[in-house]
Amino acid sequence: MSHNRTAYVILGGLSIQSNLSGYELHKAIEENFGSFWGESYGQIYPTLKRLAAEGLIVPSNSISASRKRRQQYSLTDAGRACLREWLALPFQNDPPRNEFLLKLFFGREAAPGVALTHVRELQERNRRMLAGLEGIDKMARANQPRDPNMPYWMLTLGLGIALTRAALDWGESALAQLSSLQQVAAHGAQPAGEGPAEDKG
Amino acid sequence: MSHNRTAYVILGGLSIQSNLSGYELHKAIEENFGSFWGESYGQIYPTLKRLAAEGLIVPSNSISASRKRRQQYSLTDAGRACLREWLALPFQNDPPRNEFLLKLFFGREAAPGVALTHVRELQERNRRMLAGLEGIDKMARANQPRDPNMPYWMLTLGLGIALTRAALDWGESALAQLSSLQQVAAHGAQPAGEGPAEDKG
DNA sequence: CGTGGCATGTAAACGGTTACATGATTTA
DNA sequence: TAAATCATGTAACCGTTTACATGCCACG
Repeated sequence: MSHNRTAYVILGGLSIQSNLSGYELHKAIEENFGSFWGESYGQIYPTLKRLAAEGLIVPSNSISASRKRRQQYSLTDAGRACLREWLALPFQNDPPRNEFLLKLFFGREAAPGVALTHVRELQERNRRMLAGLEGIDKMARANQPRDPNMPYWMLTLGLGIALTRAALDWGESALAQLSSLQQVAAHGAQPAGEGPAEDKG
Repeated sequence: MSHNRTAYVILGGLSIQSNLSGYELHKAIEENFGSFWGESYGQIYPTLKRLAAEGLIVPSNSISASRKRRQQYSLTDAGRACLREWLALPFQNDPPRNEFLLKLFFGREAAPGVALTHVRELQERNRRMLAGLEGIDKMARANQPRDPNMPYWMLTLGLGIALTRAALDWGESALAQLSSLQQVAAHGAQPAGEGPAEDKG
């Protein structure tokens, strides 16, 4: 009777909109909070079955979808209660894993241009990310101006945008620093990529 | 012959300092990049064995530690080459999972104070995080002023600090918005925690 | 009628954490 | 010599991704 977080994402999704199938949930998750959460079909479908068996959701096909061979679900009262209980619990810090930062940290071990390449790539991804988030922001303001969920959705969007902007700013200065570092290395100084690194042990 | 990222963290750690044991690696990872990476003993020890079997690292006890019943390792040339190869590969975006944002997104479903509580908690964690990062920054500048790794370490630290500051700024404004939202809810408007939410499907 | 994409589902593998077991070393 | 903590290791479990299998539906 304990649930993983996939279960709560599903309950949460169904709390916003009824009559969603696994496929639709997957799409909704990607669209609405793809920037801070992800779920795979391999998680979603079994979890739907389980939640239904536990009575937290019920199969409930809308008329429009009944012909389309897909099983939709809706939240039960028990499901809603379960979701609220979880929402009130302290959130857990997800284990930190940032491969970009890891590679940057070991940057001196690589050839001089490697770190620079990674930062450029990060900038590109973040520019795309920012454009996407700002697009969602615009859409949301236009289409659901007075949805009671809006304040919360805007706050999550706001954090995403703020963090992405901060990362982009950092990236600019990082590019400058790495460039000048490469300049120095190209002159007399020993490039990092050659020979064993010194040992501080 | 394929490696998970634990292997590369270990190779990277040993590239900076030789003669490290599993225990010391664990501590070093936590101290040096705990803010963006984590490893458990359950990963570290088996991986050490495997890397040694593959010849990427070698058992190499320093004299100072030989009495302390602990197995230390050092990087081989093959290990260093393997690390460099990986460093040059494009970094992968780690799957986004932020439970705080998830709970905030579903905030309307919870009682009015819940989101506020979560944001306050986030602020506290981020203040601690910032203090820790700034402490490391200070220490590093003082102790290893001309280590050739320094530029890279400072960059990673810089991103961490920039992101944490941005999150703290966002938090302040979020607290204000949520407070006024709660004020409104406390008056005539129907609090979110009552009755089923409307269905847009 | 056939093909491409929509939709659902499952099995296996993987990466990782947790809990546990154990012994050695230090310190009081 | 007792307690704390240092240090290594393993087995079980968990959550998740991946690859695969399958059938339906719409459209040409």
